[in-house]
Amino acid sequence: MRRFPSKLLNWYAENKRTLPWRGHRSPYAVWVSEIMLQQTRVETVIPYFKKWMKTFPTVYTLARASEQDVLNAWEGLGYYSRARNFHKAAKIVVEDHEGKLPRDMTELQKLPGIGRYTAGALASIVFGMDEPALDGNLKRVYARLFDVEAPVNSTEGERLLWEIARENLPTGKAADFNQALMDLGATICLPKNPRCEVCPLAKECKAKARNVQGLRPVKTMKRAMPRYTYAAAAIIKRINGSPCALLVQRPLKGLLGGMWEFPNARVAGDPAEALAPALETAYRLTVRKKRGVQNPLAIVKHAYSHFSVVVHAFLCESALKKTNAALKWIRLKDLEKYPMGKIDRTIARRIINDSRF
DNA sequence: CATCCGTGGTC
DNA sequence: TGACCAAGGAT
Repeated sequence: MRRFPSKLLNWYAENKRTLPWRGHRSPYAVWVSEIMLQQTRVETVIPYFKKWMKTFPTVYTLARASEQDVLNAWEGLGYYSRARNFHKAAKIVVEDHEGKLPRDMTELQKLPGIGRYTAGALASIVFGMDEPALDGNLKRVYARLFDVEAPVNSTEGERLLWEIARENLPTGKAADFNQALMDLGATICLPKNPRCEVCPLAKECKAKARNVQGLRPVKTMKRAMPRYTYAAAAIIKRINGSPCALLVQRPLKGLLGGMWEFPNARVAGDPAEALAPALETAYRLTVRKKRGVQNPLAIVKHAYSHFSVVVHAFLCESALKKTNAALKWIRLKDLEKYPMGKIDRTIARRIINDSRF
């Protein structure tokens, strides 16, 4: 078992993935990648990363950008608080650290959006410091390699795995070592159907020895996510001759915080039945939302069920105002400037291509 | 410490 | 198709 780090590093030298942020001279590029990669697949991140580096090539360009531009660049990636926190952190780095990431684990973790994992990843990859970076891949690999029976998402499992990660870190090689474990986890030590037959560490793997790879890592059960149906409306009126849609900005915190959307409301059962009159010019979508999430715009549901949305747009507007929602009439050709989640962006594109408007 | 936060892919 | 998963962090 002592020799697994060198075996892993040899494997990595031959099999590492070529990724846009690897070998990048700028620490900022690695920072961008680490934030984008939080809970997000590499294939999803790559196009966003490339575009981001053109839009915000340096920490200074990011720091002086508007929040709207930052969210626009992030649109579609999800977990939008990452973009807000990154923006805040860039401002702090520029103002308090002369535009450079601090070479210090504690200072790194003071920056919004940088936790224990990301601090370790930046410290090792950017500065070559001897720091572990325990992400989902490493948790899975180590849980198998050392046959960890404690649930990886339990306090005990977390403590144990961080300890393992630190103990096995080869001095002076943390950058390659951490990334090697990530690549191994992403290409061979897969969550399902791990490819043990081609794994360079198969001989050292305790779970493999006992044939329990499929049972590691152990995880505690999570609650299932319920499905709710929402109805969204395209409320269109002409202002100075150009068609405009009514948009609402969501509260800065919570689901899709700060993003713009079409007025919508949760509906019970079949929305076509509840909103038949309004849906003539509205679009229906099914979305997944967590239990207990309340939509502040439920009041529009009432308005929609009684009036045609186009003819009585003013009524919806006054109903929305009572909720203190930030709403705005936006020219259809300007819709793309307003950051939206995936579903509302889909609606926006459909409206723009709708010959009726 | 449990829950929340998006989206797209997989089996 | 529902459940699970993916380079976590904030609260």
